Amino acid sequence: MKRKLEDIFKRLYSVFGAQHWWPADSSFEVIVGAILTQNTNWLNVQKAINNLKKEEVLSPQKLYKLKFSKLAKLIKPAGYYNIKAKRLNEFLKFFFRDYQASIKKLALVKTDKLRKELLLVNGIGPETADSILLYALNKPVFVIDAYTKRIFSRHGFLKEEINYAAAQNLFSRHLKKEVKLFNEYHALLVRLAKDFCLKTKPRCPACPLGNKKFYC
DNA sequence: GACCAGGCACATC
DNA sequence: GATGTGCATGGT
Repeated sequence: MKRKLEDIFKRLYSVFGAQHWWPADSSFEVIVGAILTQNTNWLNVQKAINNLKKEEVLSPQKLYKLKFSKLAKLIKPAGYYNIKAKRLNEFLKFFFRDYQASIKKLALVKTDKLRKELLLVNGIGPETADSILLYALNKPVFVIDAYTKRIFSRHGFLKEEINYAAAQNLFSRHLKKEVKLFNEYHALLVRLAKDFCLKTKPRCPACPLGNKKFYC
């Protein structure tokens, strides 16, 4: 399995190259993006983030001071805007209360401890927590998402109904715990799903993983 | 007009 | 503890 997972990574990397994730100007922007992108197309998230930038409120202080209705309006393109405005505020409440809105202080916390704390924030689930740990704080945590599960289950490496922790465990167990590797691997899977699988339904004639019979 | 998108919490059984 | 449902916009 170790060999297979490494081989898949090499193939993806040779086809697509480095993905340069996460596309953002700051760690805080990564966190905001991680919450906004929940079940949402990234293009829509970018629009919401651009709105925040234009209004010059993309900092913990300014975002926290913003009226709820104003925040909701600005992030509207990302969908679920009422829920997401609440989730951003829930994170900010935690961020100010426990870490004085300091990314540096956040990054000093032991990964397992911080992950548990993030999961206690209403609106932050496993994928969002892990995206924050990996892409905002450079912790070696493998991010699982719907694409990852779908691709690897259709290729027979894991069961479709596998839960988050078990899927994550598979990668954590067999791969070197390196930030760079985990960063690229997840990003490459997203790239594969977007650029091949979803565009070539129901078949994938040029599948980089050699699967030509069905799409992932 | 249907279907999908880099989830999550909550209700109900 | 499994399963269902609401949340909502914009692109294809």
